Amino acid sequence: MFSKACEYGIRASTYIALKSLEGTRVSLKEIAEKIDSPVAFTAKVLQQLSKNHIVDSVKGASGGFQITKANINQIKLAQIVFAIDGNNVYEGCGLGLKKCNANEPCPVHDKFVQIRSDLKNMLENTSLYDMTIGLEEGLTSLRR
Amino acid sequence: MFSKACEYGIRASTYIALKSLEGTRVSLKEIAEKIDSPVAFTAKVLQQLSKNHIVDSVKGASGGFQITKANINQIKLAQIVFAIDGNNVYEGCGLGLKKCNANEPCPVHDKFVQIRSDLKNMLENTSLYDMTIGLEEGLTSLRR
DNA sequence: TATAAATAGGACAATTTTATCCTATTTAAT
DNA sequence: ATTAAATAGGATAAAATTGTCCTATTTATA
Ligand code: FES
Ligand code: FES
Repeated sequence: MFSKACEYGIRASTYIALKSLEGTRVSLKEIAEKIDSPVAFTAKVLQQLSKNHIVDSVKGASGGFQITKANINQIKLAQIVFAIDGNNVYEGCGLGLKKCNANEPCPVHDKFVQIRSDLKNMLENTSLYDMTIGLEEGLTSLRR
Repeated sequence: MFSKACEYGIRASTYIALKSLEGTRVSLKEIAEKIDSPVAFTAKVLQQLSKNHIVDSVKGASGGFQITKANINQIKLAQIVFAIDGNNVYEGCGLGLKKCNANEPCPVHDKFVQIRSDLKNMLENTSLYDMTIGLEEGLTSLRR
């Protein structure tokens, strides 16, 4: 469904959001531990998210990653997925035709656009804040 | 969503089904042309589908690929996807956790299983025959 | 029986994705 | 000022996926 980079990106952003709500900035090392991801690879993903203004990075000692409260509420999963995997999830043909096109549809087009659209809606309606709900209480998990 | 191999597999099977309904067996070369896929790579995919008894292959001159009428009606997309991409589509966690598990769910679990299940249902309810409807009349397409 | 057409399959190559390593830069704190 | 902790980013490596090439085998037909 999503690339590894994207999966790490969502999990990392969610963890950063959780800690930002508690008022603390988190280091790459801590993030990678908490989401069980390869450190250096996660760094690349976070660079990309930082360039896309999804997370804020602070360099130097006591630096780290954080997300403003406004952004925790406003940023949706759809933006993270788009920043990392591009728009293929939203616009690609289920059978890999070069363009998904209702005028010359592949045999699964009608059924596929329905599912793709449900996925899109889900991603567009799930904020980082939504993602953090239940994490603190251990009702949901970002690793294992 | 699906691997290239899987996309080619679905398109190839659909084309074979179409021609089998017309009573003719088709060669690898023709298949690759009609679904716009790399010939040798498609051969590998078809080998796999043949081993999984999704398509029948006939060696030798005037050989080729075909699917019995019974199978055209009975084989569902779900079986093709499973034969090539395995069960990750059906059971994998949307955020890449090692196991999707309702007891220790990731933050998108509830929403994701719904979409995954819709996709699964769609694949389980779409037969190769369904895929061929509209192809002959050009209402649907397997290439471009 | 010889030939040609077709799939099977092994070996390899190219590309993309995933992952690691090292150095540069920034910044707080000593 | 120095040091230590942190991100940025370039270079590289490893692994997985995608794609190609060549030979073996099978089989209909001339
Ligand atoms: S053309 Fe294939 S999903 Fe739209
Ligand atoms: S645990 Fe992530 S989708 Fe089920």
